[in-house]
Amino acid sequence: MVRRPCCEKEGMKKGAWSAEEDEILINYVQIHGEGKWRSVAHNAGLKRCAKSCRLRWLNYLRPNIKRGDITKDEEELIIRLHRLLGNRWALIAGRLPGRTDNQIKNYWNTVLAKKCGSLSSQSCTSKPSREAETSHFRSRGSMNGSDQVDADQPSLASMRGIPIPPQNEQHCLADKSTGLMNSSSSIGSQGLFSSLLAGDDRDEDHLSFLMNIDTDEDFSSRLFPDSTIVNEDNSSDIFGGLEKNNVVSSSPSVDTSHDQVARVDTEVMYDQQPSLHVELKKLALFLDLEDD
DNA sequence: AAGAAATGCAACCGCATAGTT
DNA sequence: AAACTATGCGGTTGCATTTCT
Repeated sequence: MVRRPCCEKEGMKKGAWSAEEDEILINYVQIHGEGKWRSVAHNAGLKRCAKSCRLRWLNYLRPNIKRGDITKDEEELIIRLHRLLGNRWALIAGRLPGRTDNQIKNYWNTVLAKKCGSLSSQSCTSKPSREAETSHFRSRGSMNGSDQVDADQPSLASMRGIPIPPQNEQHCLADKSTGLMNSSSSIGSQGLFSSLLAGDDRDEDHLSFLMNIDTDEDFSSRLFPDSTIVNEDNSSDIFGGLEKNNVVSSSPSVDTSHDQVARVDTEVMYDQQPSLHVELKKLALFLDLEDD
């Protein structure tokens, strides 16, 4: 298959976006909704490629983007999720409402990589190759093909760092997790832990387990039994629908009216920092169980 | 005060893959 | 089934800003 360039280079503007361009893009998306980025670029009269428009929207212009410093809770969560997921920034971002994958990726590459390097014997260094990976991140511009080997295999390479319980403790672990491993989720305790233990391609099962948190109502209600937040579609997730607009679940065909409702919800939720705090704590707690 | 070095972050690039024709 | 398109993702780069000497 011959690959065409992602966007026509001629006449396309590159570099920082101006306020005018931002305004045009915001107005267009507000009227027509997200998605169809090629037509956005074309119809809105922006001299930007579709990718550029999408990126600008997702990483900067979306109304529910949370700017400002990463909180302690968020930081802890990022570290834990990174241990579980590796460099799956979009997945990690999906668990941090209002944060973009780019934000988290940047934060990791700058702040956390450094921290983890200095705390070599602590939590974030369960990964044997952490030091090497950290220095890899820090060595800007020195990247070459061979350096990239580990970074190119996030799922397998990083999964190797997951603390793995001894075989005979598996069932205890499942029990400790408030029975959640016995949930009706398609991935039961056996599947999850065997995939963790195997360290082979079945890692994907383990990842889908995490992804299923979003959609498996039964699972999440077990995980957070006292959570009262329920999505419009009646399925609760960890952040109670905060991610309606977020990376993981975003869909080009999302109904814009729903979108706006979700946006309002989101803005309200962000004002309720305590409840967000509680949810973050809950997820951290869950991750603690996994650590044990 | 000025130049160098380090840092932070927005944006770009290429690849993968789901969806469509 | 194959070809093609659109979108999403992770890695990388460029540049503005900040800190250090």
